[in-house]
Amino acid sequence: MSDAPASTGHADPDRQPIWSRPERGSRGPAPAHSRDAIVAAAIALADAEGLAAVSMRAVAAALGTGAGSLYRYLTSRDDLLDLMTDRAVGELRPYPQVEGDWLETMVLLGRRQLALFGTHPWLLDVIHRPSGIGPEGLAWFDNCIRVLEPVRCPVAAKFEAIAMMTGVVSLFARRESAAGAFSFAGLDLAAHPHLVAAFSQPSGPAPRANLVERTLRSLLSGLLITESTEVG
Amino acid sequence: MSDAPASTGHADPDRQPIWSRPERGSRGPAPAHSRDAIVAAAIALADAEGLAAVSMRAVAAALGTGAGSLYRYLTSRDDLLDLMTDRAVGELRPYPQVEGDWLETMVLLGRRQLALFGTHPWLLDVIHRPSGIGPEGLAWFDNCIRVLEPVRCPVAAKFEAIAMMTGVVSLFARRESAAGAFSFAGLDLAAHPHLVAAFSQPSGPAPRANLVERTLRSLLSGLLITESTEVG
DNA sequence: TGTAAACTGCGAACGTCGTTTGCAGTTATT
DNA sequence: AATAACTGCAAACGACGTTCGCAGTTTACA
Repeated sequence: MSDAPASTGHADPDRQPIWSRPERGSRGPAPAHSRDAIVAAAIALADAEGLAAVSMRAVAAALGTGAGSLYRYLTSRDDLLDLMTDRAVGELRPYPQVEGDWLETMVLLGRRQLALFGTHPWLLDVIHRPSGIGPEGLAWFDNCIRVLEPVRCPVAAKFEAIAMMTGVVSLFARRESAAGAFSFAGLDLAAHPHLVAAFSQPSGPAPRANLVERTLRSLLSGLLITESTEVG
Repeated sequence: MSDAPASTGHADPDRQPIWSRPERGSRGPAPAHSRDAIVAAAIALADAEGLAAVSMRAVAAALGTGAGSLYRYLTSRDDLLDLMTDRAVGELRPYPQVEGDWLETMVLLGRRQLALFGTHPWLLDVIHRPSGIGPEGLAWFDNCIRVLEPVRCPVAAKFEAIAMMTGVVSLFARRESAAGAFSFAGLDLAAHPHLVAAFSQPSGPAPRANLVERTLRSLLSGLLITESTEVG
């Protein structure tokens, strides 16, 4: 035992973000696992049983080890969630070539995002945490900025528009995964005349497709085009 | 002890929603607390220290009792969250009178929602759970349908539009409460030329106000007006 | 080559959480 | 008076994220 050990081998409060931390040092035996294997196991669990099933114990069990062992590779569960998110965002590659209108390209990117939320529904529970962006997220962001290059407006507006696009896509994704979940059980529906009147009205045509596209188009053009004409 | 007790006094798996459950039975001593007092204490805690601070133990301590005692009034923490949400939604009253354009009234309702998210930021963490709507939520919904009465489109489209409005407002609210939180720490920014080019560009005018209003206007008119002309 | 430092895995524990349980006491019904 | 339905509460349960200590392994350097 040493009097003043430089490191206990465990987490200290202020560490660099995981993106710049090396996977392992230069000494000691080869690790039995890898960040990638852990993240893959966690994503498989989340895809199959939801984010709540991604406990340190469950992920560790999927790799045949104990929960505490994972902390040789990660500093916290949040780290794991960040890694999962960035890896999923990486599935947005390859980015489509820019051809024709930038708006159409952005809408295409939005549809890609929507599809990603479909294959990894747990992303909806994870993206709202305040957390540093990862390298794949940064690359996606860079790509969006590239697509928006011909648009003449402040950078801040482009940032806002990209964030809002992601947000709106997440709203649509949530609607699809929830699928009209909310019920009126136990409530006095009759006390709300406008609601019952609306329900008794002929339902009209079914909600059309391409709603996401149209929404994104009007949102992005509203945020980016009419931008330069008015200054508050 | 009875052989076949009709009720243990505790939660059974399939219960009616809390909205239709009476606060107390007709026998036994008067309860020391009330649903309202519990919900008020929980909201005070959430307003002050965030939703994570709303643990059963903390709420109980604020009322001078133990965690287990709360289960005489609620069946679960989710119940408490539902009650908190509905009570907060009740603060949207009184609803503004409908005067003039329905679109302007809806935008006004959206601004009210945004303000509510400002006074109760924890609502952002709570609204995404799949959960039954409460009486105040139902009343707010009814009011929106009333405002949208002059709009001639299927009811489902109105429902979608209201949900999307709430969602977009929540996105704006989240942006305001997060305040540009995401950092590029530990990432190789230089490897993304479009980003650095965008940053080196003159920043232009600051993002204007009334962005929420303009977004809501284009969103709602896009979802409700151009609706009837095209059917997918 | 020997030794110390830096690493490895792992089992056991800590504190917190939501929730359940058992029990003693209180009130309304019959 | 007796019974059934309620009340509050302390203690416990199981699961969670995380920490700790220890024994063993590999590398760097004298």
